[in-house]
Amino acid sequence: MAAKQKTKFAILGLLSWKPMSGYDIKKLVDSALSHFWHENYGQIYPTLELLVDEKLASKRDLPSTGKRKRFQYHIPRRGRRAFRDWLEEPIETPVVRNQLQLKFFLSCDFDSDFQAKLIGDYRAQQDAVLQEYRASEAVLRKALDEQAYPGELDELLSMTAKTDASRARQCRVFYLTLRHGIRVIEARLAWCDEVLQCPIE
Amino acid sequence: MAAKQKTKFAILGLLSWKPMSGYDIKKLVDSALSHFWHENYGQIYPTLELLVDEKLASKRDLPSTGKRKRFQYHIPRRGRRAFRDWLEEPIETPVVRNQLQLKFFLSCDFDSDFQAKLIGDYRAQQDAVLQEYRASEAVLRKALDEQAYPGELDELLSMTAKTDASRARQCRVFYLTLRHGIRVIEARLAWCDEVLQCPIE
DNA sequence: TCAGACATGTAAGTCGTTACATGATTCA
DNA sequence: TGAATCATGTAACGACTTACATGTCTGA
Repeated sequence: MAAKQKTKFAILGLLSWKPMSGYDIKKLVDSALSHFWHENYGQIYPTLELLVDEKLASKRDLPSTGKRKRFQYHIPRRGRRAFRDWLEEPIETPVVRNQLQLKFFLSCDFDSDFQAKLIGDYRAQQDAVLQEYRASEAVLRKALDEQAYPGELDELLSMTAKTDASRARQCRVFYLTLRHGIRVIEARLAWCDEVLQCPIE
Repeated sequence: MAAKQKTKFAILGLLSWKPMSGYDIKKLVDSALSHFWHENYGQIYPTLELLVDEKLASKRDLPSTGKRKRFQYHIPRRGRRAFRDWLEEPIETPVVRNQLQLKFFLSCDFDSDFQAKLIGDYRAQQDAVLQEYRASEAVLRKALDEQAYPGELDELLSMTAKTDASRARQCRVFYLTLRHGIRVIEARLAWCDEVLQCPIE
């Protein structure tokens, strides 16, 4: 039993911050969690129904002008408790499947140009991601130092933060998860350089 | 079409080194690729059948003393070409789902002790893995420097390497994939320290 | 008026894990 | 003789992706 249900608890956790619609959840994950998480509608909507069935969330109609229904999901104490319990469970060690490493490993009997290109392409792609992360990092660093959240960032934080204090805390974790992404990418880049500098003799 | 079929090409690649049985494949993946790859029997045996159906591999009986059948899979030119084609395809960017980051992110409104424990536990667990990796690294480093492959390592390499030259190359990629694992774990540990050193003010 | 964002959902299919079932061989 | 390892498979389930279907609202 239990096993996965990653989506279930990810959604529950987001709802514990603020009531949201399925669409909100998707938007939030894509904009703020994309460097370490993702969800798609095919999971989100059925999972929301599941949460309602299990009485871990409640569905409320939002007033809508037209005929199109809009819903918002709230999380009652029961759901909050379930979320807390999940948080305290030990994290399962993720099953790794690194395609680059696999290709690198399997191509060792090929000409060394092949491996060099493989690593070179990967390096370039990772470096591009790093530039993006660094840009976000700078914005967040500044916001944390000055305790002011300009434009886009404020919009993002207002999706989840209820109070000023939680806004500051969320900004901090947001920054720190980005730091994690940056460190891991830097490690990958350093590895690429190590490989490229010591080719097959 | 195409899409995934990770298992298919992983197996094809291993077979391109040396003919193997399903059991051999499992053993090899578990012992040498486990820091970046995994497979289970439920995937391996059906995938081997699939490869045979597609004429990318051929199944041969191994002489067995009893009634229990044993098989070995060989890879013909057609399979080798398919593998090469796959190697040259651009690598798909993996979909990340990092449970630790998720929990860390979602728990930001909890007391800071909770986050400290979360990160502390994770750090300890990652550190334990690092120690293992470092031990293997030392063995491989020595083998590479001295071009001698003692005991266990020789056994491992003999599963896949046909010639002395390929043995050396495989030892090198083996070492380098481990280096990757080590660098990534070190990045994670450094991140943990960063988080633990700058708690919520 | 038309593109793009808002908004909710379903169906089909693939991928992957887990548990089970079976039996042989080897070695202490 | 019994445990561990060798060895091959299947069935059921669960997780996840992709594509589709449908319709609204807002602003240029």
